Amino acid sequence: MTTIRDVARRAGVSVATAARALGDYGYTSPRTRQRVLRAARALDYHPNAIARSMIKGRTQTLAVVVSDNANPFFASVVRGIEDAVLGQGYAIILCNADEDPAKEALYLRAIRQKRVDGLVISPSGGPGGLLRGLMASGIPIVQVDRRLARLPADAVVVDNRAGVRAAIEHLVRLGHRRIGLLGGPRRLYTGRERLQAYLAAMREARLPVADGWVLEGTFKEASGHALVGRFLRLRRRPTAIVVANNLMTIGALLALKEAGVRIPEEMAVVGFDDMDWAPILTPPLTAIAQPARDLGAAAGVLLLERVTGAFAGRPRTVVLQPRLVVRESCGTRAAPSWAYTEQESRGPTA
Amino acid sequence: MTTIRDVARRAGVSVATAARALGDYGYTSPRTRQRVLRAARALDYHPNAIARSMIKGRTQTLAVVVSDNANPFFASVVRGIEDAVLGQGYAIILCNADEDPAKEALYLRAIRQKRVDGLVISPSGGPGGLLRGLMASGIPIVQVDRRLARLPADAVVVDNRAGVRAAIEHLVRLGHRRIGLLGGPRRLYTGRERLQAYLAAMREARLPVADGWVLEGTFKEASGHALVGRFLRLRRRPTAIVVANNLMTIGALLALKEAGVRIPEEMAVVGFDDMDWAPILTPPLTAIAQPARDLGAAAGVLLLERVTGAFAGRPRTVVLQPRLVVRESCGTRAAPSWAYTEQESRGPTA
DNA sequence: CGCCGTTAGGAGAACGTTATCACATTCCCC
DNA sequence: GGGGAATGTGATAACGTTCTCCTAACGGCG
Repeated sequence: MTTIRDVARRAGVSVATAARALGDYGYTSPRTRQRVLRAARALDYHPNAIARSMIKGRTQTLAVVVSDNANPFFASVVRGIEDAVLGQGYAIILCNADEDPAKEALYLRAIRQKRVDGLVISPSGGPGGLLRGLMASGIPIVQVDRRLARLPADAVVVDNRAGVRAAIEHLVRLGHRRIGLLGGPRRLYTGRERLQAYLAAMREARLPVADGWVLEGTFKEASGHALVGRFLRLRRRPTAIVVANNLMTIGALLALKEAGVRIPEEMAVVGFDDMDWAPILTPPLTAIAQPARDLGAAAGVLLLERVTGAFAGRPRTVVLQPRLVVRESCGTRAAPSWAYTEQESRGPTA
Repeated sequence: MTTIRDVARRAGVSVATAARALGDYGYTSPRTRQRVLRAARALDYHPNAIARSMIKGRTQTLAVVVSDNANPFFASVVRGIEDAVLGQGYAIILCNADEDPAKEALYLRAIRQKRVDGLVISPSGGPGGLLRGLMASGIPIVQVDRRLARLPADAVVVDNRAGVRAAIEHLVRLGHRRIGLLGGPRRLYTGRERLQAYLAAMREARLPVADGWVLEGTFKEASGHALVGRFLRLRRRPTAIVVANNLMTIGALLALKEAGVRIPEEMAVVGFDDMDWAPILTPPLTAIAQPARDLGAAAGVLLLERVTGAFAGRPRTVVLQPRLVVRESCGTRAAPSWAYTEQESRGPTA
């Protein structure tokens, strides 16, 4: 590997001069500058970023920790982060923690040793001791999608409450009163948040939540697939379900299809997180669209402000609004007749 | 940031001794070892990987260049790579080149400066001069999904020919004789490969390829959406189309839905690349499943062998087999009657 | 008692860059 | 023509590790 020393030698100058010419600082006469540049080109010189990091104390590298990059939601978030930081010359180290504290810890240790300039993380839960340690060591952290209870770091999240509320209001407007939730792990921020939003929205709508209408899944496809059966076996089964994330929605829809349950006639479905393929389903899926890419981009911007020192105040929280994309999986706008054929504890006018 | 120097001081030993104790090499008495370890813990010492890289000439970091991590196929590939290398202690720098040579070049330059230990790339095309430069500088490269014509580097690809052939044979078996291709950019390896496979398979099946039956898209959803119209406006339109990647399949299906074209009665569809959501479509989508994650994992393994020096022979090529997942978007197994109502140039027995 | 092998630990060079300081020139102005 | 600023360049010290040499103490053995 050719070093600046080789370049200097070939240009007939000292290392210091070569560095000035290449680094574009200090005095250099145009003539020597040219000579150095020519030599560098001739030798195909590429400065060693490791050595530079050593000296500058900055690596121009950011780390991103998500649970799984193969989940389209996180893939988009990562993409958004990258878009935001590429222009400023930062590269991204991608870490998939799989909601596994051990794996997350492993990655955080590596991240710390690599002296990354900053970190965007969608924390899996846990006490966050390692994150606190990272912060103490001076590495700025931005949380995305999820946040830890008492971690004094910036955060970019989506307004889960508003999203779930919009979905439930939509269902209610269409005449649904028996609405179930296929939720996520309570261990995770998004799982908890969406569950509480569901409970609050149901309360607001003065709708009862019967036993078995709230299920706790794993945010994975298999769990959506497995749990739908429980809804179907219920004596008083919900006429509509809200599924708390994209993967579980796939599983749930598959299970409903296998069971021959018609959507929305026998079961209305609204998914959290809109996907490319939502419109091509039959019926097209009504979904709570999360601005995943913007989420990432915002996180990237906040992080950059910290990294460059442009901002050094107290932790900030950015809340992005989701958007209910109404398609056809909850029924037509007019309230379906069947919704009123059964006696509910409260009539429509109550 | 605490350094090994601080640890040594606190333990009352020299830097050399501290290094031996922490690095687990050379002689150290159990007692001093304990003292050093305790000091390191007390000071929350995390070795500086930058400095270590400097000395060792290895960064324990790999780079991955794909066109777009937000495309589920590449997201899975990346995931596969990560799975393969995490165990060996390597981190991954993710680069989205967007098929943009300038962006790719930008990243390759950064990668080179960062002295990454190896590179997995899904090359966008172009002359590959930069890649050759990287190789010349001693960085092992593995190509994945796509490959450059004359680049002497390992490659892991899918058997595109076999995949397309299986799809077309399947269609033929179901009675289709007018089969179109919604292809990808000829500029890209996969685009070319799948086009040629289509042509070869049609020739083998002794089926004609009429004007307008072969379209060149961009591998993006919008292009699938836009181009389907061309098929539909054709006087002699195909009864079946093969769509050359996942994103274009979504666009195509959406356009067909909007146009009210029934699948498979009016148009059979088989997509390249199976997706999670393929089974929940109506009808469920028949697709050529690519082992995306395995593709990545294999690339990771090959790269690791190069990086560690376990293998140093001539460039290898791993070809993974795709699998046709038959669902219902091409019609039932029994040849549909309508397929024979029109006169073809060649009868079924010819 | 001297020699040698073993055990333990320290000094210091190296990795490749950046950046500070010092040292020359040259030039200008009073 | 001399002092001082402006201009150009070189020497060299960092940055934090790793690792090769050295040195020293000690015990065993001839």
